[in-house]
Amino acid sequence: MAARAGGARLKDVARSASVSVATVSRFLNGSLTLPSATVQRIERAVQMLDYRPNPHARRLSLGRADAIGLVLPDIANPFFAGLAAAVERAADAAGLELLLSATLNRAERELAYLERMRRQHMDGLIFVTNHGDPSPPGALGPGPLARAINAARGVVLVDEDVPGTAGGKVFADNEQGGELAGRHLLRTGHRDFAFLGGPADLMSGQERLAGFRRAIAAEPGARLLATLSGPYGMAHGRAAAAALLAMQPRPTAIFAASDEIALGALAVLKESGVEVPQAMSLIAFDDVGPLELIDPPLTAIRQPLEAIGRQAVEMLGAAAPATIRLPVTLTIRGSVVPPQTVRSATRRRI
Amino acid sequence: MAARAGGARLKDVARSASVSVATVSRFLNGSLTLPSATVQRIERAVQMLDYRPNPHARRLSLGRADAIGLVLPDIANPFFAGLAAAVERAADAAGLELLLSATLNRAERELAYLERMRRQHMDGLIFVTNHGDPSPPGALGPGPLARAINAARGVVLVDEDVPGTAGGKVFADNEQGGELAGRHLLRTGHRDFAFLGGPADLMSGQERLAGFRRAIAAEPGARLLATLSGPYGMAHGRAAAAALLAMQPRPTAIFAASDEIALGALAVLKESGVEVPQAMSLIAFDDVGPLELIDPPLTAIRQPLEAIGRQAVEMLGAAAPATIRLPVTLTIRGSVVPPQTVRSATRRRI
DNA sequence: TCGGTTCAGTAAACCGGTTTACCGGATCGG
DNA sequence: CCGATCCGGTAAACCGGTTTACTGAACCGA
Repeated sequence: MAARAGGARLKDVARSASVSVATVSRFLNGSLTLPSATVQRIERAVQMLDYRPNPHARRLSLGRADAIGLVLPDIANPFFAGLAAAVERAADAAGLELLLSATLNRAERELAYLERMRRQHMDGLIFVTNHGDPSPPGALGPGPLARAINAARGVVLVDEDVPGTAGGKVFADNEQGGELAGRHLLRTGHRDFAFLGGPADLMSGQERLAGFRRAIAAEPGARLLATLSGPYGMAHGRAAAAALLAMQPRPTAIFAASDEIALGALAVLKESGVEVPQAMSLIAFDDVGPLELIDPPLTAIRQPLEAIGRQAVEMLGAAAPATIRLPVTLTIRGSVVPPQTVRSATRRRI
Repeated sequence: MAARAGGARLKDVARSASVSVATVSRFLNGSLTLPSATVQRIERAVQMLDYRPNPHARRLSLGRADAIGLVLPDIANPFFAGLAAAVERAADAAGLELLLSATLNRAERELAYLERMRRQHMDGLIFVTNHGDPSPPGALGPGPLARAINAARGVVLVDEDVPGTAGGKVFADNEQGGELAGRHLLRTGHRDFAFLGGPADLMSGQERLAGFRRAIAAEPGARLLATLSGPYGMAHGRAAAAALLAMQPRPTAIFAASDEIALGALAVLKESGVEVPQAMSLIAFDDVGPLELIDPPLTAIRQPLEAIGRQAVEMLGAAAPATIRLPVTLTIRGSVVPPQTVRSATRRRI
């Protein structure tokens, strides 16, 4: 009667209901239908003893954890935080627990987590990384990270690709985003552009640039004056903006491959007395920070975080791995206005 | 030799090393020292079979999960995201896995997670909530949330208290923060204040107000013209700022109980043509968003997130529950300047 | 009345570790 | 030369579920 330390076990319920453990287990899992008298005895026993199954025993027996892992570079980063929130919601809806790990982009941590996944019996791993995966000098084929990802089964890559991996992948449609950004700037009247990209070896930035290029190429007279690669952070935005200011001719619009890069660039522009958007238009990518609070409110390409998280979780359950690209959208705020070139400034008022 | 689907078991290692499973287990866990010949056989077997222990079996056997839970209202919120990052780091350093759950501040979800914790054999739960816990009408004593927290053992409350709970608690020193904010504003020359608090029934806001009041009371002539409670969000900041603008006399400085409230207030002030900081000084609490990017960069009281996360994890291991308050700090940026009285305003236009 | 179904339920193996209690042989002290 | 101690292990119970294979009884149709 007295519950043991640690709670009642199935055995206790069975005894209290005067049936066997098998009966209780099968009944509770719905694999056995019983006459109502027995049902009542069992249910009373469960109630009285406040029984709940031991998850570890359950997992051991079932060989399945009903839990998934989420590995990302940094939870404190708003983009990843938003992604984590979306994944958490989707996991919760699917009845899965969520194990969270941050790698700080350090390869040895990533490998350690993958290794853990390999048998640690999470049922799947959503993996976000943020840096390249070069093969060691002299080695051929995929890099160590790609190998580890392939070795661990049930890994879904999100946001950023790792070349040479075979599993499921969920990305934003970066190229479409780049094109969207380019077209918006072109439509607004700009012709001279700069692209402030992410790390040169990452797919996301390359694709955003490709889309941007495609939009620009479609417009005669439009040109991309500069593309500056660097980390997805404010520091790179600052440095790149400083470089742009020294250029001649100077672009009239900047497409930044992340919110942070845009914010860094914006800070330098302001400090240098270049008014945004009057003297320089600016469009960002991601749109997760409270960009509407910035002065000026930043126009940006928005990643569909909620959908990305949902799809990633869904894909963990799927049989055949696939690559999904989710459409991004343009959020127009106040950081893009027509350029004030010397000529057009005169013509504009006709 | 061929590894079974699912990987080698202890039994396989034992067979391969020609010893018993008990020997391997005890050796691997360091509870048995062996002559080097045996050690080598075991280590070779482990290596060859790529053995790693099944964590569920381990947890079942040990009755311990080496995992902790983190429950918070919303991971996408920068404050909680920062807290999560700190907790994750501390957990990782302690060799603990981290289970993440978001409640969206809904009581039934909180209760569900606590219920899960109750036996779900995480070794502990770090619990952050953000709303009151009123007793149901007619009932006495602690509210349902407090009861559930007390029923689940091993819960550490972080950031916000739940009245009537007995376990460990880790909070920022809110009162000190309020006082710090007040003193900074007083030192800068302000005498007429408004406090934009959080929800009236939450400890954090009450304490911040209490400290603020204490600072003000210590200065003759200083007065708190208004305290406006509301949710910790931008909407409340906006509404409260609008109300302040209608006041006569109007305060010259605002202490907002969160970053978001401050940002909401700032937005309305700007829209209304009230220049910050010239016409209205503003100081925030939390200091997690990129407040230096706001225009003007916001002066704020900073919560020691890293330390809070570390202490919370540490307290889970501790025997006796305690309440810890961690000191906050003042980060001076650009949103607090001396007040422009009517006189000085007229003089300005000479 | 008898063979076949269905009903209600059970015994026992199994998941893969950890740990207690113990054991046989070698060594050592007296 | 004998008992004690140490060394190098092992057998088996246990953690708490799930599931397969099976059984005894009742019922049903012919």
